[in-house]
Amino acid sequence: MAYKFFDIEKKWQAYWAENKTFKSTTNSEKPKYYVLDMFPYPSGAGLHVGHPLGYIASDIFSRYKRLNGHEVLHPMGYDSFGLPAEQYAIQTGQHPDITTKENIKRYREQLDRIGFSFDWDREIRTSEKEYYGWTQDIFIKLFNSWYNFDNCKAFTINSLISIFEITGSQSVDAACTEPMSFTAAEWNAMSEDNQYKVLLNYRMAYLSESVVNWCSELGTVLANDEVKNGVSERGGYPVEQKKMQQWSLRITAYAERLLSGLDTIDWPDSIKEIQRNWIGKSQGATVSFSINGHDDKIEVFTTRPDTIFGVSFMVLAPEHDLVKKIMNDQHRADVDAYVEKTSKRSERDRMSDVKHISGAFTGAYAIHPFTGEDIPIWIGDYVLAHYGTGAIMAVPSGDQRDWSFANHFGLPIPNIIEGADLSNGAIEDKQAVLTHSDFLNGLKGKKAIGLAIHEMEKKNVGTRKINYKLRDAGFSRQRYWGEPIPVYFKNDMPYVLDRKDLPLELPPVDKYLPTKDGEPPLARAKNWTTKEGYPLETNTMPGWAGSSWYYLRYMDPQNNHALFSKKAANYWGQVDLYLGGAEHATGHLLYVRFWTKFFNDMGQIPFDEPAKKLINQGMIQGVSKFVYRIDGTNTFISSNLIKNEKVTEIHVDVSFVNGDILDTEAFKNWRKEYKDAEFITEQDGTYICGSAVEKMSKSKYNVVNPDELIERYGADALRLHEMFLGPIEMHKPWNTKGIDGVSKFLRKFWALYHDEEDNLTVIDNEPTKEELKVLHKTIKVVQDDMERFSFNTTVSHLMICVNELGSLKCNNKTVLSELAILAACHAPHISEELWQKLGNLGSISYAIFPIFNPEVLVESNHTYPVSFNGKMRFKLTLPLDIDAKKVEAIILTHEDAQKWLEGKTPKKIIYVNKKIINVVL
RNA sequence: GCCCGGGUGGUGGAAUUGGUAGACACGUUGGACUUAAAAUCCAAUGGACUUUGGUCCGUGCGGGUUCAAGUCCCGCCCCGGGUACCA
Repeated sequence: MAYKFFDIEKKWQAYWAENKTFKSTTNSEKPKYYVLDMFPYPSGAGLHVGHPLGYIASDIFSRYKRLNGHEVLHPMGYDSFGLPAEQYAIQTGQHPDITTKENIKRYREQLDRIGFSFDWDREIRTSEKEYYGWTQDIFIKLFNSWYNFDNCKAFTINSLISIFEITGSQSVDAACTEPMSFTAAEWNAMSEDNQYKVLLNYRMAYLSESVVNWCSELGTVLANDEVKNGVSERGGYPVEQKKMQQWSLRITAYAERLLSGLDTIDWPDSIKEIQRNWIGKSQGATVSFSINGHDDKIEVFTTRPDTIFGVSFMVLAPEHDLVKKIMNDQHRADVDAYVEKTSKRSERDRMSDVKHISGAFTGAYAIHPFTGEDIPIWIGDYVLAHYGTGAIMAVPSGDQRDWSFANHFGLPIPNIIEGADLSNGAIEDKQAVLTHSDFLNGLKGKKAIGLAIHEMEKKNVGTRKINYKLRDAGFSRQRYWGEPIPVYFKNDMPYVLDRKDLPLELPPVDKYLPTKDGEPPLARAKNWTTKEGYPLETNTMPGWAGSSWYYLRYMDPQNNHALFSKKAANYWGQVDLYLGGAEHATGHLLYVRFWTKFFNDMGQIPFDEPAKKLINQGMIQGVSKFVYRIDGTNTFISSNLIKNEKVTEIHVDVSFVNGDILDTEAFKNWRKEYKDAEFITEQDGTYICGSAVEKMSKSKYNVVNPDELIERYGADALRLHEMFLGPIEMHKPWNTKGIDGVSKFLRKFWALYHDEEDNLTVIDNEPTKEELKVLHKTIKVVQDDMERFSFNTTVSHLMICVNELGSLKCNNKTVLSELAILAACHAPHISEELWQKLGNLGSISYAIFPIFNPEVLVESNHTYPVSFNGKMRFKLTLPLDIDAKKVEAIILTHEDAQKWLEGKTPKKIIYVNKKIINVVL
C-alpha cells in the first residue's frame, strides 16, 4: 500500500499549469464569483507556515465555487513597492527592482508547491511600469476632480469651473482646504494663474503645507496608521511633528459615505468598529464667541450645545492662531513660556502625561452669546489644535476634563444640572435635567440640544455641525521605491502630466538616499524634468497607492488602453470573498473603499464597496524554545531545575527541539560558541527547554518552513493540517505534531480505493443503502461547512466519512467518485489522482459538486431526546423524511405513554418545541 | 478609561435556531502484531462515587429566566484586540 504524495502532487501541479485549468474568462454564461487574497509584499525571508493560511482557505472556497458551476476569478500578484527592498538597496547599492524580482521568484516557487488554483495569467506587480502607469493615471483623475457635498459625489474639475463662472463659490458646497468666498464676477476677473491657484483648494489631490509625522530615521513622512504609540510601525523609530509641503487626498470628503457604507457589507464587526472609531463621527454644533476688545471671534465645536449656560471659561490649543493676537501684555511672559514648553514636548510625552494638568491665562475675555457675561480665555495642551476648531467652550459641570482644569486653576464651576453633586467631578450624562439655563431649564437630551441649536441659529451665533476625526490622507513619501507622482512645477505651481506621457518611469539614481539638502532620492536623478525643462515632483506615492485598486486590475490585467474595461468591471463586479489580515483595518481597507467610491462617482464601476464579504484570517504564531545559560559560564541548565541560579534565556532553533527535549548535539554544532557547552540535565539525561508563544520570526528561531513539511508529508497534508488547526479567523500557535492525524487520514483515504498491493479495488456495482447513507450525510455536512466557511470541521467530517466507508468495506465506484469530489477542495492532488484512476477524464475541477439526496436517508431514523419535567429521559425516533422543525405536536397514544412513563399516566403530554418533545407529569 | 471580541477535558477544538456537552484530532495509558523498533490495528481516556446497574457534579465566578442554558438576561473576574485628552 503506497500513497506516493510526491509523484501525485508533482504530476497534478504540472497538469494544472499546462492545461491552464484555472483560467477564468469574462465571456462566460456562468454566474461569476470573485475570491481575492490580500496580495503579499515579497519579502526576502520567503514564506513561513503562517502565510499560506489565508491562501489555502480562499483556494478551498474557489474550488468549491467552481464545482458549483461558477466562473471563478481567483488571482494572485505582488505588492512589490515597499520599504525593505529600499533599505536593502541603501545598504548594498543593489537596485530594488532586482531584489524584488528575486524575492518574487522564490515566493512563486513556494506558492506553487502548495497547489493553489490561481489564474497566473492575471498576475500583477505594483512596481512594474505596466501597472504603476495606471496608478499614476488615477492620481491625475483625482487631481482633476472635486467633491460636491450637495449631492455627495465627486465630479471632474471642469464642472466646478463652470459653476464658478456662472454663480461663484456661494451656491455650491464643495470640499476644500480653506473656505473661500467669491462671486462669479470676481472669479471671471481673476487671472488664469489666480484661477488655477483657487482650484488647487478644491482638487481631490492637493498640495498643502501640513503637519506630518516625520520619521528622520526612515527619512520619510508616515501616515497616521503607520505610526503606533508615537513610533514608526516599521522599525519602531521616533516620529516627530513637522510642517512640510505635501500631497494629500481628500478622503475626508467621503467620511460620511465610508461610515454608512459599513452597514451594507458583510465584514467582521471588529473591522467595522475600528473603521467607525477611526472616522470618528460626532454630532453637535459650532458656536462662535466674540472677544472683548477684538474683532476676531473664537469658533468652538461642541457635542453638548445644551450646556451653553454652564460655560465658565474658554480654552485654546497652545498652537491656536488667535493666541498671539489676544493675549495681553500682563500675561505675555506666562503664555509665551507655556507655548514654548508645549511645542518642545513631543507627541509622545504629551500622551504619556495625560493626568498632569497645565495651562495659562491669556488675559483676554470672550463674551457669552446669551448672557453677555465675560468669560476668561485660557490656553491648555489638553485642547488639540488639529481636532474641531482647536478651541473649546469649557463646561466644568458637564465635562470631566473641564472640571479637572477648573478645579486645578480655581475657576468657577457653575452648576447647570439639577440635583447634581459636583464636588468629585462632572456629570457627563446627556439625560440629566438642566437647570440655571434660561430657556433650557427642565429639558434634557435631544430636546435640549435641538432647542439650544435652534436658538443659536436664531441669534446667528452657532449652527448644527458634524465633525469627523478622520483626516486627509498624506500622499507624499520621500522615498525611491514607489510610484513617481506624475506632476511638474511651472512657476512653483503643480501641473499634472498628460496621460500620453505615462508611465512616468522611475529614473536611475546613484544612491537611494536623500540628497544633502534633504531632498528625496529622486532629486538625484539626472534630467528629472519634463521635455520643456520643468522640474518634476521628487516625492513618490505611499505603499497603499498600488493596493487601493489592484482588485480592479485583476479583472482586465493586460489592458493597454484603460485601467480596465467596462465590460470586465460589469461582469466581475465586487469581490465576493476577500481574505486577509486584520492589521489593515485603518490602512488598506479604508483606502480601497475610498478609491472604490471615487471610481463609482466617475462612472467607471457600478458598485461603491470593493468587497461584499471579508474574512480576517488569524495569525499563526510561533512556539519559541529557550535554553538557559548560567551567567558567566558556558553551562546550560534544564528549565525545570532552575532555582536560584542567575541565567540568561536564549532562543534556540525549534528544529533542535523535540517536544520540550533539546537535541544537545545539534545545539553544540549550531554555533561555535556552543561547541563546548555543558548541560545540567534531568535524571534521565534529557535537557528540557522553556517555551513561549510569540510572533513567528527569523530572529526568534521559531519559523516553521512549509517546504520541509511538504517534503515530509505532502502539500495535501499541509493544507488539511493548516485548516484543521482551528477556525480560520483565530490566532493560533503552530503545532507540527498534529499533522500526523491528517497524514493518517490521507493514507486511509488512499487505502479505501486500493488493496495492499496498491491495485485499484473499486467496482461499478450497486451501492448499498448503508454506503449511500454515509455519503449523503457527508455531502450535507460538507456543504453546510463550506457555506459558512468552517473549513476545520469539513476536515473532521471527511475523516468520519472515510472511517465509516472503510468499516463498511465500500468499493462502490459512484460513492467513491463523489467522495473524491467532496475532498477535492481541501486535498486537491490526491482527489484528482483518485478521480482519474476511477476512469474519469480531465480535471476534477470540471466535475459537479454532489447533490444531496435526503431520500437516501429516509429509512433511517433521527433520534430525539425526550424529557419529563426536565428530569427523566428517553429517546423518541422520528423518520427522517419528516422535517422535525415543522412538527407542531406529537400526540402520544395511551399505550405509548404507559410504556414510556413506567405506568404513570401523564396529565399533559403534548408539549412540542421544534424537535424535542417534553412530557409533563 | 472607553469600544469590540473571547473564556468548554492533559492539548487544538466540535456543539449551525436554547434541546443527549466534549464530535474530530493530538497526547497519554493498556493490548495485538514484531527478535526489536518504526508503522499499523484494537481498547480506555472530564471529575467523583459505585453493589458495575448506574448515581452525582461539570462549559471563568455569583445570581436569574425556562420543562430544558456552553448558548438568553443581570452583576463580577480574567484574557486578547482597537483606541486614547476627539470637546
